[in-house]
Amino acid sequence: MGVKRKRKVIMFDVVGDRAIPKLNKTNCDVSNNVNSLINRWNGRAYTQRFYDILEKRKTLPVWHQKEEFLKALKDNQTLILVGETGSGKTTQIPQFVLETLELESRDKCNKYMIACTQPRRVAAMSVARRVAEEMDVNIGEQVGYSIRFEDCTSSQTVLKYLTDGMLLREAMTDPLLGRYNVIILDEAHERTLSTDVLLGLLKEVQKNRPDLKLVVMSATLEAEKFQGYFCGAPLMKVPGRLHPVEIFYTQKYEDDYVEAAIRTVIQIHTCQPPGDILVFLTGEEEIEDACRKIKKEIGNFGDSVGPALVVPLYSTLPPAMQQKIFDPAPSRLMPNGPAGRKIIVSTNIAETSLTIDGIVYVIDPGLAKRKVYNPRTRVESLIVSPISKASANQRSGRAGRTQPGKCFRLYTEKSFHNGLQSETCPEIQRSNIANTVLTLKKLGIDDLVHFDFMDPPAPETLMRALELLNYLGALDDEGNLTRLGEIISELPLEPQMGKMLVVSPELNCSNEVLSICAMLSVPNCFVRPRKAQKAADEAKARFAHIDGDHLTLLNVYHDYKQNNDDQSWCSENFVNYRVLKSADNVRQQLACIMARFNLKLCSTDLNSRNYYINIKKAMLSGYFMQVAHLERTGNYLTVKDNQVVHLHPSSRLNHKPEWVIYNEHVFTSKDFLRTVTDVRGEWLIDMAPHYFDLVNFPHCEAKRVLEKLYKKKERKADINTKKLSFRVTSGTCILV
DNA sequence: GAGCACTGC
Repeated sequence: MGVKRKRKVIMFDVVGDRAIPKLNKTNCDVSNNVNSLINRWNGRAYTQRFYDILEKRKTLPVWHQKEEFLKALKDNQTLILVGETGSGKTTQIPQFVLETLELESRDKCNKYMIACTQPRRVAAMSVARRVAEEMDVNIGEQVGYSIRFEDCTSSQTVLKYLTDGMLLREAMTDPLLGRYNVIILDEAHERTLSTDVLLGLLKEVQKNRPDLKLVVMSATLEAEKFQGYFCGAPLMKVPGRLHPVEIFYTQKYEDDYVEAAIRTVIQIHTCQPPGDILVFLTGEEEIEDACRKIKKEIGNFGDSVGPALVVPLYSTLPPAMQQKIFDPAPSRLMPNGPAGRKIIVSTNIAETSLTIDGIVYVIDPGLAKRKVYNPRTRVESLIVSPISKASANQRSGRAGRTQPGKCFRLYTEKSFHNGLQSETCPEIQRSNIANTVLTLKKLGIDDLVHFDFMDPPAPETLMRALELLNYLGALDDEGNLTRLGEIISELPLEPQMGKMLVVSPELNCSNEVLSICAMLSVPNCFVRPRKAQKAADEAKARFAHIDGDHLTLLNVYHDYKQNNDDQSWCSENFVNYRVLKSADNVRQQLACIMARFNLKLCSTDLNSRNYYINIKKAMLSGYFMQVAHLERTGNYLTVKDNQVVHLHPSSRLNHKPEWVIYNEHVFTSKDFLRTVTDVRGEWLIDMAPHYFDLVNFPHCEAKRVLEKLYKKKERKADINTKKLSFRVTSGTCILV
């Protein structure tokens, strides 16, 4: 038999890749006959592993509804599928679809492709790997994935997992997404900005492409809302495979939720059977604090309780520390002593992004930090706020992955039913959407006011976005995309930053501005370990540029490159190596896009007094709407909307210049400007006279200063014209 | 003299 297999392989190899799908029609369909020996995708004999996995796949809940699903897909253009955790939808549904497409196209030899979107890169990558394994093919061949910085697909790829943002990018060059026959939007209930834009876009595209099938997959009952949105598309429910989780509520409202959470941890650890604990808190400081207290309290019990491994978990934790959540619980201290337990104290990251097996107890105070955008003040803030019922259920589900579990909700049952929203407010209603608007314009959506969003953004947010894009020159007064806007829309940057990058070659500083853009696109690169805060601050001071934080970032990048991207140089200087490496990645990607638009890379002579002036002018060309003025009172006021703001203490800019531009205005304990640079008033009216036009300008010191600057500029212009006319009339100078 | 929920292009 082994010999026979080999022969077949040889035969297919000679024929070549292209012909394989056609030749394979001689093989039996895997789903109908598991005994077929040859993999139709690559003509190779199936490995034993394939059969082993196949047996497991068949036990997934979604397999029982395979025929039902395929029939519904055949009869409808759009299908909604609700499948809870463990249903197998993400790995199996795309394979079911693939099987039908392959059957349909066997004789016609058509090319076809399926896309399956994921909100996160890691998921796109790991699910693609898993499915390639299940299909017994090499990753990147028939099954691949596409995420930023990494395209793992080939001409043979028929099933592609990709991030939702990546599919949006593809739509920018291929508005009808012509290469796909079926698009599957997974985790649609998370309602990320990109998913919401895709929902609206695909609904639109389907009108022009009746052949394009869409499967919207969701884990919650919000699916019924999707059903309404897609005009009654059929809804299929697939059961999940979780163990039952018992829910407990508190009798009364707990006002100190951290204290209540710690108390609950101790109670579980001292009184409940073995099993790990997952606690949800809101932020880094709170989590570190709680971990210390839990360790201390458990320590007080001595040997009467089991040993505990207490680990924090949040996104900015270094990966090596994050790995600790997968360490096994400590073993008993004595043969008959109490069992050890792992206690994980985490942010929302454990709600969706990371799954940890072995959790039996979940403690949920019902809160999370969430981003909120106020279009009136244009400020994004992080606010601790109640989670939704959907989130609460997701959290409790984390207790039932490996065995029946318990979830302790630190709020009353009444407040769960009456106080919590059923679903989390979609991101599009909580964010600045300038970038989204630009993307939609590029996708050919002209009328945004009437665009069919599932949940439209607030009108004022839309207005703010259009206003910003118009001031930047990305949209004309009719709201049409300009050539500049087109270029900016292709850059994976916020529009202000895109503008400063596009303008930078004209100011002869695109190399430097490109580096600054890259540094602003990655997380904070400065490391400040609790045990070496002073040394870290001193290291940071060595990079400091007197004119501000943007130029400090440029210094860091330059030093990093001058030291040959050296990892030990990074740790000696308290900068994060991974972050700088990814800045380098971003820089390369941006440079490629610039080359496509013939934007040249150039620098002003480092010794020229214009070296930094040009860079700052380029920054102003994009960020002229983010300027603050120092009043005589000693406070900074944002220009035009006159909000009192403070320079963030992390800023190295300590001489309080009269005018500053800032990258971010955030509200935390105060109104802070983060990443700030010194600029000159004259440049404001030079770089953005249309914005600083003084008509409709609110009365404030900034206005009076600008008035003086305008007058000075006029006088200068007068003198120049006089000089000019004198010269011309005297004939000493000929204007050519 | 303060902080950084989480993603994504």
